[in-house]
Amino acid sequence: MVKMKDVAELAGVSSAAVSRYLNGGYISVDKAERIKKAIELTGYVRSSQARALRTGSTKLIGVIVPKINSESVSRITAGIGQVLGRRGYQMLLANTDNAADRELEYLDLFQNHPVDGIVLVATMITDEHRRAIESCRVPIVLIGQHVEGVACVYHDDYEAAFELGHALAGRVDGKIAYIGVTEEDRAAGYDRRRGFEAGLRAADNPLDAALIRLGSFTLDSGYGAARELLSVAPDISFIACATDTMAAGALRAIDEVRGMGEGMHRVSGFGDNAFLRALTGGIPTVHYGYLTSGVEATNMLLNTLDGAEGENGLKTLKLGHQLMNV
Amino acid sequence: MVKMKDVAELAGVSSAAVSRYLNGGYISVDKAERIKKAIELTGYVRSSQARALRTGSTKLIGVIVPKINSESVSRITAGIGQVLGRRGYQMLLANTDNAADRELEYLDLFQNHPVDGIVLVATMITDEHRRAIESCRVPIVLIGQHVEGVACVYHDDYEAAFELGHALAGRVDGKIAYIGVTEEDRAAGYDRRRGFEAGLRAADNPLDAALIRLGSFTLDSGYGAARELLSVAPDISFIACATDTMAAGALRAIDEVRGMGEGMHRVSGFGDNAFLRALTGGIPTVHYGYLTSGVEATNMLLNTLDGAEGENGLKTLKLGHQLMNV
DNA sequence: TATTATGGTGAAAGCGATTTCAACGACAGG
DNA sequence: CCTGTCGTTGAAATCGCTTTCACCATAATA
Repeated sequence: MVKMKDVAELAGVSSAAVSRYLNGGYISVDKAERIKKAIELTGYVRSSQARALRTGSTKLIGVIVPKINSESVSRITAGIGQVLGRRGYQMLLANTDNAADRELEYLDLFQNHPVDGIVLVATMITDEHRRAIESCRVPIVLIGQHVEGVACVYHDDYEAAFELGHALAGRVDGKIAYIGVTEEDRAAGYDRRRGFEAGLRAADNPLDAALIRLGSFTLDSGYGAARELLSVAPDISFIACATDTMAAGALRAIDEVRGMGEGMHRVSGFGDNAFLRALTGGIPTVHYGYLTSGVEATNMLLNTLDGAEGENGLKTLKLGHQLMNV
Repeated sequence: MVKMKDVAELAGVSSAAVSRYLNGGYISVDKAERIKKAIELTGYVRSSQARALRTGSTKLIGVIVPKINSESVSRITAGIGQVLGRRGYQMLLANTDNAADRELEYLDLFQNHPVDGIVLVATMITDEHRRAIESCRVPIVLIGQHVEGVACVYHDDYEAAFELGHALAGRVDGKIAYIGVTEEDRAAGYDRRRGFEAGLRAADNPLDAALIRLGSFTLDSGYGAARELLSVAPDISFIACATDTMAAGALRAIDEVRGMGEGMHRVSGFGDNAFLRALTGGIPTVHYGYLTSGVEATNMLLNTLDGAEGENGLKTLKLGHQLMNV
């Protein structure tokens, strides 16, 4: 492994000079020239490990996600990766499989480990989370949840759900049911349900509390909840879901019970999943700029790391949404 | 930042002793006890950067993927992450966005950067790739392609496509068309098309070369190719696709042209996408154990890194497949 | 001429771990 | 009593880079 000293010797300078050359310090043109040649000749690349030890910065960003095989998360990480690549960082990915404790575990691991900053794609935020975040040595940005005093990039789930509910109330005649997710997930659980309820109420078509079920983000859980709803209240005419994935499950359930092709006119979701859009011609749903949220969060984080310090500090950013097919 | 020396002083031993304690070397029980206390008291964690510099190992595995927001890749990375987590490694993710040159770029970056090994989820393998892989300093495992002399975990795309083609030939009456992908992708492009053709031929229903189109893995490209096929040859009765994603696009095209609900009986794909399965009740497709391939590849890689060296060397592993809904 | 700047330079001191190595006390065997 | 093991131990040398710091020319200023 060719090291800096070798390059220095070949170029007839000190390693300090080589280091300066690499980092843009004082160096005369002729020495710069010789160093450049020597580097090409030897194929030298600097050891990021030694550099990290010395400078305390690894150019690594930890990204914690709840589940890697979901379209929304994929799009977010795509956005994150895009910015990281452009700005000379790399992504250390940690997948928690929806286990809150593994989230904390990684938060802990990353702190004492080699990352310069953290992006947390959050589902539930407990007090323990809040504590872990506050005591975090490195800057951290949340995606998907709004937490006071923490840098976040998020969507206005309440407002979006309100609009969706309001629009659907006018369009659907008959009973509307709702399949949500755990309220521990403030954004997708609490805000969406509350917003949806408020939207329906505002249109004088309040949601019957008996027609609310809880899923667990998966397609199968949406299917199960919908089957149950349909058997309990066969006269339901619409099932709104907190995620497109669960909506796909509900759709299948309706198809099974009411006949193929019925489902796609009787469900709504959140997230504007591409498959669902193509296969159904588009159910009512909310489009979020997931890629954008990854991009924005990462830029925010990197700005505080590289940047003019206080200039582009960590802050809170609410992104817009778009109702689809209503 | 509390360092090893601090712990050592507090425990009244040398830092060498602390290091040995941490790494399981010679240490007397009473000193071990004191060190343990001191570590708890100070909340010491060792600097992975210093450790990496000294030992030359970072416990990081580079994972290169063509596109992060695709179900197959998600499942593969889920499998990789699972094993890495269990065995004390972390995943450095690099997304190439289907650009072969960025693949090479990352291969290069990772070599001189801080990874102990590489998993490459491969699409096309050019000569340049082969060269880069050979000259790679760290062990590397390929997923998804079979390359001579390189450790790979892959599926038998030819055989799977053959079986699918053979089964469909018996089931479908009328013209069958095919939407493939670039043959630079040996597995998904060349092998699947060849296998499918051979399967049809074996059932005495050869594929008309005029009814073959090329997509680019995306839903939209599948849609476009199918629209074109349908307008050129309106009497087509079935469109087989090289991926489920493109099949979803083709399905939509058929629905548009022939009426809603027609598509799902007239397309096949590869990959057994969960959404597609749920929303259509299941089109003919091939199920691959993507998660398993991630698991197997990673175990293979880590075995050569940690392991009894030659014992569990890098090798080639062909995984099985399963025809669905035929 | 005497004095500052100014642009460059290399020796050397870390960064925080791991690992070699010589040495030590205790104890067994000859 | 001498010698050889055995289990432990800490001092010190690295790992490869960055970054002070003291210093040296040479050019500019007084």
